[in-house]
Amino acid sequence: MELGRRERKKQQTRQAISDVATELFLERGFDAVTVAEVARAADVAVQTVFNHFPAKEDLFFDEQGWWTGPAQAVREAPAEADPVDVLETQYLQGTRERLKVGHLATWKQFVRTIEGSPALLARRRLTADELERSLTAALDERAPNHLRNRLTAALYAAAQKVLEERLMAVLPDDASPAELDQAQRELERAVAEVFAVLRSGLG
Amino acid sequence: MELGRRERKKQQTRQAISDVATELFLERGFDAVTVAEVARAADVAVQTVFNHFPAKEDLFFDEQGWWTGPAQAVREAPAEADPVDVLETQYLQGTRERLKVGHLATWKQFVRTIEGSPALLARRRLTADELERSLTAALDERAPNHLRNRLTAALYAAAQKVLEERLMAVLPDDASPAELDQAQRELERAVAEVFAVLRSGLG
DNA sequence: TCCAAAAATGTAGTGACTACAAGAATGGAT
DNA sequence: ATCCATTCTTGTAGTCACTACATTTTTGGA
Repeated sequence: MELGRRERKKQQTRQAISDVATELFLERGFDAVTVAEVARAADVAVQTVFNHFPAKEDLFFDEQGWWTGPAQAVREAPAEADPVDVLETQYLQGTRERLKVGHLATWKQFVRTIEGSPALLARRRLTADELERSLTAALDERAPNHLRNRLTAALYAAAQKVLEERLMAVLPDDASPAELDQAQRELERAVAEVFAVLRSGLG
Repeated sequence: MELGRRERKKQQTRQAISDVATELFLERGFDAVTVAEVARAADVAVQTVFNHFPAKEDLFFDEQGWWTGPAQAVREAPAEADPVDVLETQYLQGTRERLKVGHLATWKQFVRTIEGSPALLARRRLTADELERSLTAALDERAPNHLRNRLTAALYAAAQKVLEERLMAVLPDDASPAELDQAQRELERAVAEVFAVLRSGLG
């Protein structure tokens, strides 16, 4: 899958737009920055922005990934594994990733930007919905009880939402290593508690 | 709280706009009808529409109510009652209301219109979020365990979502009395099953 | 060096929504 | 009945995201 210069340049333009957009959004808030400003800052035409990104929100949510994780994890797990276990493991991994020192401040800034914008909040909800649908589909592949699977997916999404909130509430903006360690333990306790509820309900 | 003629006329205008808008939306789909068309059909200026309704979606979601029910039910319940019981009862009542013969067809048409419009779906998600927040607050008033309460509210919202989907899937468009009775039994079974999961998890 | 594909641009328009100023209806006081 | 202040309604102008489409520029290959 070698990319020619043409395709490379295209990706380069796309990346440049995405980068400058993200910077502006984090700095001044999503709603306070217009697409025209992004285009100007990236030195391209407004149309070019829309050639690469179907909507303004896509400029912000560019590094996709988290919404495919759960379904993928379920599909890759051995057939005899309990789905809730699989999902908990997968969630814990993601959480630990986010708590890596370098990523933490950036990540909090991202979330705060989302929470400051109705449009980004709406998009996040939409994505969560898609996650639910794909997770339901994955669960349906391994056991045919649709209502149960749909419920499992919905409860997982709910758990994730609650835990993300908790993560934001518990983490100080500038975490010293000691504080971060403390927060991490608190977090993992909350994860265990929430997933215990799911397991006990669905088990 | 007697209303003068002025206020009465205002409400009348508002109602006229809402009615004609709803009719157009149900007939042709939310996204296919412009606010300008609604204004023209109601014989008012576009500005007048926005004087009464902050956004286009508010023209559709006018009869508010369902998102305040759960929090209110929790607040009105005796202190020793189990929240999950209270919520299940409240949910069942709402479901039975919707299954009343006269309302059923109308209601399905409403939901189909929502499902046909990204904007209305987004608004429904937003409202569900608000329901979660208000339910969490109500639960916090009776017991101080915030994480647990937040989780309860989120799981309730998830349950509601799943059951609403089920309701749409199970109900035929033109239900004969016999079919409707059958569907109702199936529905109540699903409600019991889903809330059993919540109870077992949260108990 | 020339050509065809594709990327980038510019123009014009739609539709929701806001700000604001001006016009019309109304309730109450004289 | 008349006048005034309130407020409901209207019209104008503008912003912003987004689309359609025609045109220009860039690029890879013959």
